[in-house]
Order: sequence, then structure tokens, then C-alpha cells
Amino acid sequence: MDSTWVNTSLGLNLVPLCSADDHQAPATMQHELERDYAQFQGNNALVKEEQVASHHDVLAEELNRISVENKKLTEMLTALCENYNSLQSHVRELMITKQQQNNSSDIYRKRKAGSEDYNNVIGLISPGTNTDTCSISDDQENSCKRPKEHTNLKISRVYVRTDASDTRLIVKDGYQWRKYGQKVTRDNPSPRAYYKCSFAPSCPVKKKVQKSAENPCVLVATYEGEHNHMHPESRAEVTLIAPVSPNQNQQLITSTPLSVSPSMAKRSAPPTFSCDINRISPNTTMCPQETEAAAFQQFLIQQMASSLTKDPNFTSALAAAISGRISDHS
DNA sequence: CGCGTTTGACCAGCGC
DNA sequence: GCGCTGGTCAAACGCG
Repeated sequence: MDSTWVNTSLGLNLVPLCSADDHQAPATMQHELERDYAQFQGNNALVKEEQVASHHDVLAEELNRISVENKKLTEMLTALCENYNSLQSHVRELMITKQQQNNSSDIYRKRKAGSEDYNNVIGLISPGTNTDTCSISDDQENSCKRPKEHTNLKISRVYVRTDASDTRLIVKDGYQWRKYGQKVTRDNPSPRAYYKCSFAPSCPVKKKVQKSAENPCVLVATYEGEHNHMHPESRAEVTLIAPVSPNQNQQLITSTPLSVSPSMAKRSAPPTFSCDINRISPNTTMCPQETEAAAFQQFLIQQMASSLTKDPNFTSALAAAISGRISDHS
């Protein structure tokens, strides 16, 4: 990796340090400067050459030190990129493994397998409560649906973080939904709510919302079908809703389809995730695919930042660089 | 009064 | 065939 673009300057913009004892009157300081200048003029030419040579040595030493520091930072950046790539490939392998398991197993013909899959995905993407939410597109889940009714149904899931105490099964995604049923399922104490898209009478999209069995702070919204109409709002509410709001304590972050979907498998190249951070802010207009991509990028960035701060080599090198800068100026 | 929600009943698929 | 389960329907209800 080319290191020339890496700015090794810490940008501290330090002024020459002086001790507390040096707070002298300006007149005194000027007097000392004049005395030093007189001494300087009094030196012979040999002394001047020695001083220039000494100064040159100092500069050369400084240059070497910066070069070493630059090299060290470049190595760390390279290692970071390698870790990022390995993490990405690991996630991809997990997705492929899961897809293969789905293909090879008949359990997804069973109805209950669908809800088990919910929990598996949650455990895979957010093993703890530290992560927010994500979604996957899952065309393959068709296999666990009634084959006569759902032949070309597009199914996607969105995970929404909410209050565990919030019993409302509401996921704001900008569309208009009409609730037509609620059911308590066998493997989850939380009821499942059934919604139909009510924006267009002929819209076939349905939505199921249920709290995760493992993490009651997570709402799982399953979308079936595709809308045959435009989004009802130009500014969709598929947004991150600030948790400070007491009534709408929801944080919806979706991710790039992690995919288990045949559509993903058809792609010529595996999905890649750039390092651009698209901060999801309130009232951001984003389609579900865009929010998924942005959220997954953010998830990866958080993972990278977390691993960086936990890396003792990185923190020690950073501390050394800062202290080196300070000592140089003092 | 219109619209959305609630909730018990009903239907269909699946396993035993 | 029976029971279990998920999904859907529709009457009752509440709210603005």
C-alpha cells in the first residue's frame, strides 16, 4: 500500500513549550534575546559551521524518525486492511455455509423452521446486544412457505432495536399497514402481528412483526412480496429514530443483504463493502437497500474501530508518536 | 361515521 | 384421521 498519502503529522500545532518559571516580562525577554544575538555575532566562522552541521544532523535525525514512524503506521494500516478483508471473507463464508445448510436440509419445509431461522440469524449477526439491527433478504425462505401460494414471493427481514418493555409491535418503514391479525406462536412468548399494505388496495405485501425470542429488545419484521406502488412518502421513515424519544424508542438499522438469497448467488462477484461511512441520520431518505448497505458498512467500521482501540500495538504506537512530538518541541 | 385494532373462529398444511 | 400450528377472516370495539 502506498504510504505517501498518509500524513504522519499529528497536527498538534504545538508552540514551543516554556515552563511556568519562564513567564517573564517582555522587556526581560527582549534583553536576553539581544544578549544572545551579541554572543552569536561574537562567534567565529568555525563555530557557525559547527552549528549548521549540528542543525543538519538534527534535521536528518528528525527525518529518519518520521520515516520510521511512517513505515510503522503503513504496516499497521496494511495489517488493518488484512484484518478487515479476513473479517469480510469470514462473514461471507458464514453466509455461504448457512445457505448450503438451507439447501441441504429439509427442515425448512417444516413450518417451525422459519421461526428458528429468525433466531439463528440474530445470533449470527448480533451475538450480543452491542450491535444494532440488520436485515437479510431471504428469497429462499419460500421453501418453508406453502408452495402453492408463495411461488415468487420476495421475503426480507428487518431487525429493529426497541425497548424490551415496549409491547407495541410497530415498525415504522414509511408504508401504510393495516393490522389484520395477531397470534401467539409456539416458540416465542411474544405475539406475532400480521399486517397488510393498505396504501394500495392491490398491493400484495404483507408484514409480520414479532419480538425476537432471544432478545426482546429486537423486533423482527418480515416482509413478504414487493410493493406494486411508489413509496407513499418522499421522506421515508426508514430511519434511525433517536432513542431519547420516550414514545418511539426505535433504532432501525438494516444491512446489506447478507444473503442467502438466490438473487445474490447469481451475482458475478461477491458483495463488497466499501469503507465509506454513511451515517444514518434522522429523516434521512433512504430506500431499504440503501439503509441496509449503509448500516452494514457502519457495523464493519465499528468492528474495525473496536479492534483498533483494543490493539495494544496501535495504542502504544499512537502514544509514542504523540509523546515523541511533544518531546521534540520541548 | 369511517378507519384501524382486537380477538376468537376458522382454514390449511404437516406430522404422527 | 386426529391434533398441532401458523395464517387469515370478520365481527366487535374503540377512537377521532
